[in-house]
Amino acid sequence: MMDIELPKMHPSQQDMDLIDILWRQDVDLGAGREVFDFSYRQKEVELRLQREKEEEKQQQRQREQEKALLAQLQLDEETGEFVPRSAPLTQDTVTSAQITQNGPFAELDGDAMSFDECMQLLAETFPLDEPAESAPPCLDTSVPPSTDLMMPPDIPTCTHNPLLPGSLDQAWMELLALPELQCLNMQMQESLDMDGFMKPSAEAQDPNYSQYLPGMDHLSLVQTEVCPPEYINTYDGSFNTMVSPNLSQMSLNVPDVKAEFRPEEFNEMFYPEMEVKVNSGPLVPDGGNMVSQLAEISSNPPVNPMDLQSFSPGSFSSGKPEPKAEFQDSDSGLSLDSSPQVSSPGKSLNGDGSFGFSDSDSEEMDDSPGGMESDYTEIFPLVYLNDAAQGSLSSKPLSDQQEMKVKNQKIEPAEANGHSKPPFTKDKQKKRSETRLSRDEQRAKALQIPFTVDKIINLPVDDFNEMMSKHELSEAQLALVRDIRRRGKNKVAAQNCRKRKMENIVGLEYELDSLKEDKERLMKEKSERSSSLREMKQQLSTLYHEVFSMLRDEHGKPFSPNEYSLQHTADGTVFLVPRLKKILVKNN
DNA sequence: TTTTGTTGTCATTGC
DNA sequence: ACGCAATGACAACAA
Repeated sequence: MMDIELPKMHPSQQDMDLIDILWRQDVDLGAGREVFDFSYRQKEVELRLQREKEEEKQQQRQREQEKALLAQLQLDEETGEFVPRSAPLTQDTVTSAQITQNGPFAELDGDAMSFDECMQLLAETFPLDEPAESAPPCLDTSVPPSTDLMMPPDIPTCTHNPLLPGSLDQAWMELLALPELQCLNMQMQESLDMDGFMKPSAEAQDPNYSQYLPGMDHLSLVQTEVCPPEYINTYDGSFNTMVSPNLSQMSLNVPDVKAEFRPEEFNEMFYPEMEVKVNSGPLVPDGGNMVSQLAEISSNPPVNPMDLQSFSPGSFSSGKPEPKAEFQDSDSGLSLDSSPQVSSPGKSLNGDGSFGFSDSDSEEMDDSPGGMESDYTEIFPLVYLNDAAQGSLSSKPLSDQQEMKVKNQKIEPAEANGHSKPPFTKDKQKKRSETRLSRDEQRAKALQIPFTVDKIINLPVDDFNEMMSKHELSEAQLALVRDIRRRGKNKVAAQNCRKRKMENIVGLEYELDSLKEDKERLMKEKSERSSSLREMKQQLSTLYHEVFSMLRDEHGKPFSPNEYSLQHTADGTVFLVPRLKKILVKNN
């Protein structure tokens, strides 16, 4: 559809490049390619392919050598075994990444250490808390210099001139605002979902997420445009792993690119398909696992639930000074409201079960049954709305906010059609429980209850009462705390009850099977006994007749079986008994 | 659209 | 009397 309309709208070279990008997105959708200059690009694609293959091989060898070296080093340091360092798995990948990076860039990259430190810091701090705040500034400060240094000057296609042409920025915003182009975002969203990158991190939900993009743009350009294939390969599996929670999400983000848009770079950026594949391919396993690990970590019980709330969009707009201060310096978020990550805060939130206010959640809360909670459920929506309103006024005109809302609402239903469902299927149950938990979290925060839900539920009575006595709580707060405790305990009780019930069912089924086996065995035994009895009777009868036929009277004649019978006593003695009595009795 | 399984919640009961 | 666990019943939701 776009390949028909857009060429008429953008006659200039610059705009043709824009179209090129858009068209390239359409290629994945099956749009015709012959509309544009095909042959020229095809040549470059082939050249790039060749060059990349060679360099990839070279890089591969180099990495293997370095890995072997690394393994040796770790073998020497430890007790003869390969023992991961004290930090978790991510740390391991970071260290290998550091070595991998430092090898080829040792001479070029003067800032390599700061970059590595930052990466390490990112890997260490991001899974624990405040991913939205800690990671991006880190990248902002350190990555751009190193990426500039990493740029090989001898490759003309990789000249990196960070320009920010406002007109093009504007053009991007307008283009992406077009309803027809929403499919772009959706496609990007889809591709990211398929790669497992839709694991919602906090910044992905952040409506003001755009603030981080100036820093990210460097990285996304490094991966998609600036960096030649050998450097891409260098980062393959290491760089991406290190920064995957944040950076990998953005590496393919179209709106990211706009910040440093240059017409001559656009071809390089989107035109070589293999570069994108080089980035996105290896990302899938590493980034996906990484992100899922992070998601797990972020939803682990040890993490303070009240702290987790601060990641939610609701809390971003709750008037806290820190996020606000950061948000205010980035009005570019307007263009990003159509970006994939930002497009569906509610969906993504529920995806990993992190906490936050989403439309669905708030509706859910309004629907929450039970008259006992009415006292605070009536209060909560007001608080929530106030918070949201405060946040929305923080840095943008109201109209922009409304526009953003409209766009988000546009995109969300399309997502709800199931595009992003498969990655979350295995987390569904977890998601639900955490969503439910988050409701109490949200209520608790809405009423500003100074305890964590975890404490409210799990504290012993005495400690709980002591904790409650230390704070002056209103009636609504008390009611909410009691309900949270009651619900939490009852939830656990119900889970235990069901578990027991299932165990009972399993036990009864086992018992039933056992009894059936017993019955079968006994029936078989009975049949055998019966058969044996029949056989013994038969033998006895045969023996009887045999013995009887051998008996003779004083005349040498055999006894008539009608007149005599054989009877035996308990001691084994056998008597020949005449049947006369019986005959007499009969006659009588 | 209906069915089925899962989960959270409420009401009740008994300890 | 109070707290709590256990459990049946119901509703919401997802597959």
